[in-house]
Amino acid sequence: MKKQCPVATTMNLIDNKWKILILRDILKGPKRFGFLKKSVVGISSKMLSQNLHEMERDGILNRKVFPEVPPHVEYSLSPLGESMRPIIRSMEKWGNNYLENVKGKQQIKF
Amino acid sequence: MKKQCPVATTMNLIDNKWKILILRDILKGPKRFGFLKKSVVGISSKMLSQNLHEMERDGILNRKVFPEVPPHVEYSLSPLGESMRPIIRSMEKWGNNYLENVKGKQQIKF
DNA sequence: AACCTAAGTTACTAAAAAGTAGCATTTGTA
DNA sequence: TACAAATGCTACTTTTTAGTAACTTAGGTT
Repeated sequence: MKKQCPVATTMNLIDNKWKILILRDILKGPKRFGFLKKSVVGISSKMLSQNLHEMERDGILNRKVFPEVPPHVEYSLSPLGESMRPIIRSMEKWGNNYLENVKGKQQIKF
Repeated sequence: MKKQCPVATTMNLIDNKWKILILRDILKGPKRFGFLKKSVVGISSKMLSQNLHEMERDGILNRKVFPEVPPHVEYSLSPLGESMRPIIRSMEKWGNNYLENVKGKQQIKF
């Protein structure tokens, strides 16, 4: 069997924008469904639910259900998820630099 | 206007797997269409062409056409593209660690 | 008795993304 | 004569993804 590309491997686990943004939020601490729904601008319940389940399945997130009514569910990082912090951090740095130094200082619109 | 999220900003420019993998290759040096077609496993001509044009439009890549027959086109990094190196690098590191330490040592399949 | 809450699920539909095949270019070679 | 080379583009179809609306649960509040 041939060796797999590490970059492609990473992309197989965080393969869409929503997962990155969910990760961005949960890296700051455990979060509830409702919080993420508001924080991840534009995501629908369905997409949020779906991505959270996939990330749990892939071992990136932990899901803790509090047996209460109304429901209370908390999502937190697993060690594997925590190990993705440098990836998100590098994106954050790049985005900050872009917003400060590139966007708006060029004529082409973003 | 409200401040934008730097992580979301980054994701708006490299919003799919193909762009990441194209970037991975061109970070090693300028590449031709045909090379990328073989290297980015699974990509179609259409997708490759489309993503290359988007990346050029967004200022990440430079496109240089050599007026020859058969056509010769070379894609290289702009300074903005070059500045994404740490992002790809962090993904590469994470992927390597995952392949070595996680995948295969757990029962759930990948 | 009816409504509210949080966290979803389900079914249905609409939209976006991607696959496929065929075509074009133009010079050189078999 | 006809084919090959490299780099796409176009039109058409299929597949995948995502949006929307309705529904559920069960205890607490008006």
